[in-house]
Amino acid sequence: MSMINSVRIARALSDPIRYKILLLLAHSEEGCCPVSDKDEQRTGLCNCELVAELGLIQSRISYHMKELVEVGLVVEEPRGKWRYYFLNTKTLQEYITQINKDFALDFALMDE
Amino acid sequence: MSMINSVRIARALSDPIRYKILLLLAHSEEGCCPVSDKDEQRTGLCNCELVAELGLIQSRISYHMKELVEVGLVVEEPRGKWRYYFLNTKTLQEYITQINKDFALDFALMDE
DNA sequence: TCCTTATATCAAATAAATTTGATTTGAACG
DNA sequence: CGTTCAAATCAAATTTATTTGATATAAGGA
Repeated sequence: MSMINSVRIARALSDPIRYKILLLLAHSEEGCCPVSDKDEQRTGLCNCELVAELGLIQSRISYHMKELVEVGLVVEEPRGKWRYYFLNTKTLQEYITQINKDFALDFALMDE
Repeated sequence: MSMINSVRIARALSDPIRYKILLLLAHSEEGCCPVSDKDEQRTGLCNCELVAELGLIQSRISYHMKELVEVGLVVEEPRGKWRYYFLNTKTLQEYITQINKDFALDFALMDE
């Protein structure tokens, strides 16, 4: 990940609503809509839950989800009528790794 | 560091000019202006070097430096006529630690 | 003190991001 | 097909951030 990418991720993280959405995705338990087997390990939410949880109008959430998807922090998966969103921790890891390198911090990724 | 702080740091990092300033501070060698002994270990730059390096007008750099100082990413130290800026890696470390916790990543700070 | 130089601050202009409400698209299902 | 519901898109309004040039402040040295 380049500096350009780090700046883009930082921008995505710099809005409190988006940060909160990511937190919700990260800490979601089983959601309202059925999740298929292969996704058991991922943490995700149906859009309808985000609308309920955040109490914002639909188009506003849609705007922020698009921002998050565009920078790769969130992966979306249409399931019939609904749309599921998953946190993409890989992008966050790359972001942290880049900052770590850029500023000579001393973080290391455990295991892997 | 709370979510609110993480968002503020992310905002500060989300501008390419500010990110570049932080990179310059992180990788500065001995600068144009004398650095006192007690600061040998810190990496810093005189403002005049930033102006030269970035090729931007003074008030613009001043604006961005203020943003960086306000969120604690940069510490400033007036030395006579000049002003020195130092990267505050502690704030970056706290930021990364917070993201690490918030999103259950697996980074750890080596030593310390 | 007066002059020079470094930096901050200010107001105005511009640009970018966000919010809103309305409309469209697209899938499921009768 | 036509209806329903989820979500995207759009244009307009609003808010926030950035940039600029001008001026003010503040320190150092003649």
